[in-house]
Amino acid sequence: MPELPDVEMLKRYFYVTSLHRRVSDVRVRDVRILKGVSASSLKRCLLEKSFESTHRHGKYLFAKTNREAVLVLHFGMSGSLRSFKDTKRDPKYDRILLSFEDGFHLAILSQRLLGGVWITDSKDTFLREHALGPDALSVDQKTFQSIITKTKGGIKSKLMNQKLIAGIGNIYADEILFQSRIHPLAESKELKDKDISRLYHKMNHVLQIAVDRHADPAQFPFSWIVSHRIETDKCPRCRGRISKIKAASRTSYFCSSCQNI
DNA sequence: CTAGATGTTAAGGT
DNA sequence: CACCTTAACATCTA
Repeated sequence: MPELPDVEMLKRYFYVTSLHRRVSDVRVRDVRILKGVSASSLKRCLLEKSFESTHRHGKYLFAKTNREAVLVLHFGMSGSLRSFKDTKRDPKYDRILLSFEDGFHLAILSQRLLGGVWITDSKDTFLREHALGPDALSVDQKTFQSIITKTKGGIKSKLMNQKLIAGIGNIYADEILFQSRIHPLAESKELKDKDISRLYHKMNHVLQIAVDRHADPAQFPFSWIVSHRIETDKCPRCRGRISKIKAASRTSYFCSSCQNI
């Protein structure tokens, strides 16, 4: 689930459930989710503090405390957040449980343990250390253009490379390319300015619509290819057969007659 | 039982 | 050096 639009939803969820209230308990239920921070250090940074702001960059969620520490969350392929009041209802795959003085709890869930939890002094330091590119919804067109044309390689792997542009994963990369009518393996250096311009606008369009529709695929337009990620399905545009290939060792769905650039 | 699944990263190959 | 693919992580589902 968690690509940029999903993490944007999680940011809002964190905001409404967990801001401006004192953390009364921190339980680490599985230390494997912690990256570069010990359970005791995490507790020291969060206990008796409160979160005062949230921020998203790409697929990372940052929650700043009223002290130095910033909590950083990455959800991998199967992570989420769940707020609840009755601890008997503690959900499965709860790896970290934060309790607040208002009696509510926030569980950091991760079924497959692929994401991670960090503590950093500052978001910008963290972004630098992890060499993340600009956020896909904030990057300006000029920067995007130069990122795409500067290095060679297939366009899809480039869109998904978090060090170039942060936030796009396998699903949204397919959608953006479908709407831009560009083949996932197209050599990005070969793309014309007008193709990259279209790609830029479609990237913004797809991500923005996805956020507006609460990152819920059930609410996405039928004309999107996400709803047709099955080999036997038909292209919503030309009614031709959907193709399936491997690109960057991930499954790509696309329409070979519509995406021929 | 096997393969694949929305992510990232290290390692090896071309 | 630049780019590509694969394996690994842990777990569930088709």
